[in-house]
Amino acid sequence: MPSSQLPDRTRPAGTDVARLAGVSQKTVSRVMNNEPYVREELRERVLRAAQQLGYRPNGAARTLTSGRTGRLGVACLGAGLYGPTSMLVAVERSARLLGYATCVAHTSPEDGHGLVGAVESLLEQGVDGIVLIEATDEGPLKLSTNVPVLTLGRFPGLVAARRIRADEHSNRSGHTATRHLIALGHRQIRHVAGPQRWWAARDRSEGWRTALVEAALPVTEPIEGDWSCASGFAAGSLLARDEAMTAVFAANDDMAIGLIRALTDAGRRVPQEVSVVAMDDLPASRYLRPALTTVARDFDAIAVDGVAALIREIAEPGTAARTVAEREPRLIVRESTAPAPGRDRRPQAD
Amino acid sequence: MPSSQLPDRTRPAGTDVARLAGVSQKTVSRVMNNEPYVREELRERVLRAAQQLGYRPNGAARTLTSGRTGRLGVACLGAGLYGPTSMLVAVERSARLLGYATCVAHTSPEDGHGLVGAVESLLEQGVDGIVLIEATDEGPLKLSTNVPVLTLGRFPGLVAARRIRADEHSNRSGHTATRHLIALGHRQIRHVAGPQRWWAARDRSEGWRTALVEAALPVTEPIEGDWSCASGFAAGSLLARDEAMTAVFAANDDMAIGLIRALTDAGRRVPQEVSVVAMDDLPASRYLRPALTTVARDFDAIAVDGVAALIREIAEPGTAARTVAEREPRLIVRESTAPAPGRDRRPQAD
DNA sequence: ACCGCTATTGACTGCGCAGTCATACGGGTC
DNA sequence: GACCCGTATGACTGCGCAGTCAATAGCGGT
Repeated sequence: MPSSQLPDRTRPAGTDVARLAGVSQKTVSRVMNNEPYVREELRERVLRAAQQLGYRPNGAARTLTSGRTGRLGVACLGAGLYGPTSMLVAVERSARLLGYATCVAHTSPEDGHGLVGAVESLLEQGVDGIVLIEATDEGPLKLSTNVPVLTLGRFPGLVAARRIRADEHSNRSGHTATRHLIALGHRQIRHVAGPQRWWAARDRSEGWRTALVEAALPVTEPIEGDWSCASGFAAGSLLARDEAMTAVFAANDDMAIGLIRALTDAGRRVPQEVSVVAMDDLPASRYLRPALTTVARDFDAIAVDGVAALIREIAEPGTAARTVAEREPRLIVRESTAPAPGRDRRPQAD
Repeated sequence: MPSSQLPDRTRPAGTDVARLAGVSQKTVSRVMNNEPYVREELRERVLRAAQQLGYRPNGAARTLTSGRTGRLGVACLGAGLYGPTSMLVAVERSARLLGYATCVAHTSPEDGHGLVGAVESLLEQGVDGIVLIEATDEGPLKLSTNVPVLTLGRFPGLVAARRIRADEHSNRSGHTATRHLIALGHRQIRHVAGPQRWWAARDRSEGWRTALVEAALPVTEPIEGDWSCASGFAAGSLLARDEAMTAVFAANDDMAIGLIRALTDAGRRVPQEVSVVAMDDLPASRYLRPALTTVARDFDAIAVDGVAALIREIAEPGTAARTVAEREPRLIVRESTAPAPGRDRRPQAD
């Protein structure tokens, strides 16, 4: 009885419990897995023995025989950014409620650790399914695994044997945001873009561009930021000198915050002289001054639907929908946008 | 040769590679683990065969024999909050750079899934070490495992066999923030607290209270929020009616943002009439208007030191320091604090 | 020729579990 | 009484790897 002295000195195994309970290891296994065909009396005896020894089934062994790990792997770009992080949290919660644990691998192109590397390390750890959150353009990407993959957001160029798509509406967001500005009468609408390596950033830029073209408005060169407030501030310092411009679509709220600070520092009032619309709806956005007009995604709903489909695909291959959770992004109008100041060239018309 | 047709139909095993390369499974194992005593020629032959079959070592089997998983488990409270999330990201990165994968289990007392449950699920998954980020008061807490545990932040009442502590300075932060207000001449200093179930919140409140007592200033009842902007806004709506008060310490930046909005909505200017200091240093905080004076923690340094110690403890039990990364929190003075408006009762003195 | 050593390789084994199958029992059916 | 069936239990096995140890080869020194 090696484990009767120190609980967990070397973790007790099923056979230890079996011995203590006077049953076979297989019966212990049955009890731990809630299988039928165990007398109530034995079941209780086993549970008591397990409790006494501090027995915890060994996941590795279980995985080895059953082939299932009970784990989802999440590869997530953008360590710390609001969107990816919110999605990650929502995914973890959804998975946990469905009985799955979550392994995270942040990709960081700076560390030379791209999506492939992240996925590779997850597969090596062993996961039953993979969730991909956000992607940069790393060229065509073939995942050589039969593990089902859930992609949250667009992943052009990704090839995977068993793939489920969710939330591919990212280009609508930029379109929605920009149309709001157009509807307010703005004609000179600039764009502070996210890093164009990111598909999400490109899609938002594309939405902006499309909306302008549809409205026959001039398309100017976007200013590319890196999602950070600081880059938004830098962009704002440049944009403040564009006298004709009366509105800006920033690719996320953080950049909008920096942008607005720079604009107002330069004496251009928001929204009276310049309207700003962004994306993300940070928890803080509605409490800022001015409160941000922004486009929100419903991370929770997307994660819940996506993970549910992924886990269904794991449990019963081939039965899950290939595309889920195509939610429309939602425009939230607050204080940072206002009707365009007069249609003439001078933005000071207010 | 079951796996030669479809790569990964049933994942190829080491024996498949061995057969293809004309060596023993053990040699494949040696190659995959970079062990010595393999001729260069064979090594290459094995690698080529592995490549060809798409071979990936099976983590579960490796864990079963070696007893090590290469995985760290992180139990993290406060899904989505800036502090815990930043810490989580930093931990994951540190772990990855040291060759460890990361499993996350968010605890959510609302879901009835406390710290114990989170740790339990991590242990069942199998992890080599556990990282605890933030805690609520769940009473005395005994972790019955010999897996080493790294705690980031204070965890009173936690008992674990092998524990490493990092970043237990949380009470200094509130003290530092409050002393800044005192130094500016403020006498009536209110406090918007975090939820007192959280130790971090209690510690910040304690720091505030201590600083006031040391300066012989009146200690009023804190207003308890829940870390959210909304709760800060609610607190601000109340505090705006306190004419005597000239400064507020908010337990985090988010609440400060809501607080300031409410104060200024009520006509009390920040910082001219009311100074606000908070904690976290959100990326956005320095671009707000007013930019927030706040106290920052160095998540990265704490995570790097903590995880390094944890992994050292895993590799060579007993050799790691029991306490690391005791960094002093850093006060960052910006625009939301100013000298107290005249010492008389009327705050409009500016 | 022999020893002692290092370098190289493979056979064998066991980790802890769940799948498979055999066994045993009690109660109905023909 | 032979048979079948549902229930209940355990013996045995293999998952894929790394640890152990034996076997072999080569080399320099005695």
